[in-house]
Amino acid sequence: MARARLQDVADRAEVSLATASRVLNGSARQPGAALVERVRAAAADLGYVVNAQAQALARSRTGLLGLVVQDISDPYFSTIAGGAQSAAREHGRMVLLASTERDPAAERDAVAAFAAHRVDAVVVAGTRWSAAEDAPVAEELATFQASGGRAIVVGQPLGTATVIRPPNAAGATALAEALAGQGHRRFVLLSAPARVVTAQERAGAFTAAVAAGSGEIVETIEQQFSRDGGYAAGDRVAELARAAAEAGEDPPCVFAVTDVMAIGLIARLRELGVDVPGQVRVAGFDDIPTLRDHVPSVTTVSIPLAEMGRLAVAAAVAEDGTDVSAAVGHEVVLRESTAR
Amino acid sequence: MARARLQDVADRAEVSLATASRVLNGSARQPGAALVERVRAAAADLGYVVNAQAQALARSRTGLLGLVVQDISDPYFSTIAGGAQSAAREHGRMVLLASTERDPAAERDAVAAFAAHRVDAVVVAGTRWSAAEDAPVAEELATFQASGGRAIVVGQPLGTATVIRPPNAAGATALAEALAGQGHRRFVLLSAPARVVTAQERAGAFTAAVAAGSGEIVETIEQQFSRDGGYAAGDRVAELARAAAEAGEDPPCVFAVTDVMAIGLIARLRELGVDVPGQVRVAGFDDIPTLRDHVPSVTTVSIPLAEMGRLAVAAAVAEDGTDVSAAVGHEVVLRESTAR
DNA sequence: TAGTCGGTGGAAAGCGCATTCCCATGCGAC
DNA sequence: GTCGCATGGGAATGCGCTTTCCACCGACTA
Repeated sequence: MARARLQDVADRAEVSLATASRVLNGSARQPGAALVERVRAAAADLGYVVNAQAQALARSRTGLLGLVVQDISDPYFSTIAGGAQSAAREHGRMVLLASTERDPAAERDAVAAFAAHRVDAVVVAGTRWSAAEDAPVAEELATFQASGGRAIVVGQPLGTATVIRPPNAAGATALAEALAGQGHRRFVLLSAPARVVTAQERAGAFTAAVAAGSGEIVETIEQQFSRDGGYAAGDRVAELARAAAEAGEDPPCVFAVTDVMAIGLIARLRELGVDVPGQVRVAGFDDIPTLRDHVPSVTTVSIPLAEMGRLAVAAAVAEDGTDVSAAVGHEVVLRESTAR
Repeated sequence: MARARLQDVADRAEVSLATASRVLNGSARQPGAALVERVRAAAADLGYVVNAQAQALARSRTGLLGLVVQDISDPYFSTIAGGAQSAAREHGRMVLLASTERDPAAERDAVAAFAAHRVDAVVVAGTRWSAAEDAPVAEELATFQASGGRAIVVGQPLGTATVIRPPNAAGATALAEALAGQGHRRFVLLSAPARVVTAQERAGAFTAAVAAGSGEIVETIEQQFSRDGGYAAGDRVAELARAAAEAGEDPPCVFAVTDVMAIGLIARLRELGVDVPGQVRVAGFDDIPTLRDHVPSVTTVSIPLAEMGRLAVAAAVAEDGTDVSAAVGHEVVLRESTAR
């Protein structure tokens, strides 16, 4: 059965194409009640389904939103996507999704594909990389904007895109202060490669705040920005713990720049028989849902991921001129893993 | 800057629209090398980006895939989505995403919206509900299929859609056998409301296998299909554990029909001071990543979620006639939570 | 009663591209 | 030297819809 076209509906209702269009698709001009009724009935009889592609072509806007995330199966991004999705639904928009597996080149391709599909706006979520790696996406995004598209970034600035900024610096600072308030003085920084900007922001702010609070970063460990990276750091952290114990010092407090690293680290420490928080304290960042039921429960900085997704969509659909560079909050959540 | 159209490219290359089209979009008929070169150059100069909407209209196929999941922020679905996304990328397809917040009516709307966007195929992932609740989606899907669309379901059958079936029955049976093999005899079934078909399939097969193995289901608890549902069951399970201890019986073994319920249950038991696996044993289903680092680690049935997403997309893009009702495997993973 | 104006319905011109014909050209075969 | 055929390029049509522009009609004012 071929799909009914608007023309078929118009024929059946014995009106013109124009009238049928006005009735069926939120036009400002509504025909008389009798016609409206006839058209509605005809559409229902025929099981008419509007062709969004044709509509898009005629209107030259699609109502589509492009969302590119670095890994949709990662809770960080799926939570953002959830918020974005729900906001999009409220605004009556559909979202095109791309997951790049953390490959900057794939980010570029995704933006290009979205541009081809004439999305009204694209949201790029995830940490930025080095300037060199970011260049291709930035350029693609600039082209997209130049031809009338709107660009939003959830993370760090990229070209002239609107930015929804995770409170990395503020959160890390607050965490450092909270930990200092608990009496921690000797910290280990578990960070990620320099190209991961998010990790650098958190590590940098944490370091500064520790110094300001007369604490000390006794060592910095660099590992992959993942659970396995945290796991890999376990042996070194265990050594540090032992050294501290022998020197009669307080157990060190590790700040892992993301929760998953903290979890991997704790897993390894458990295998090594190092108690958390008895012999080492651990704090993370993000407050992924898992943390709540983790044993020991893990101190972290909670950031409103879903809300950030919503904000991004709000910025994407905003009327021109409305700049929605909203500030997003954070909250330090002290749990067992840093208890003294 | 207005976007360049194919016509602009043709003008600049001094060829006809037809020739430009043939060069730029994989047509079977390729013009002579000289023209190809000229057109390519012109396109590059103008920064030409094909308009996928117009292409879709002219070709009357979009190359779009619709994916509807019940909650994109749930690891179960985001893992499926990850697999689907990666497969779609390999096949050069874009995916339109909808997350329904577990509302059957929203599932219907999502399918309708996808139909309007003329997606080539739609994949509906997630448990089916009661026949009455499923009816609207089923009908919408049937309409979609009648007009040439392809429908794939990840879960249980829905109309005549191709089905990718999670091995709920086989997995639950295997789990029951494995637990019996460990010597467990007295089971508590922690299930969900009858409308959640996935829960019923797992509970039913588990019950049958327990009976076949001369074990016994001493009690069935019905709660929400979520972490909080598991949490809510904690008090009753604690009572059962105490009763068993007083009667000098083996600690009961709880089968929670999904991992998140198992985790919620264990959280509540911990609060109540009931040891797992000392006083109660707990097993789940799905093998969400979290389980690995949970304390105690949780016995479960591992199913290849990402693979299921890939299969769904494979079925969606398959040439007509190729029926890809692939069987998906499962693996029982015995961990600490059921140790004797 | 004539003149105007707001409102209503329809005709038609695109939106950007794929694709079907159709024509011109050049080559080999007879 | 002519005919036939293959090949390459272009004109034109249509995909399904929106929207401007026009014509028309009835009501209201002077």
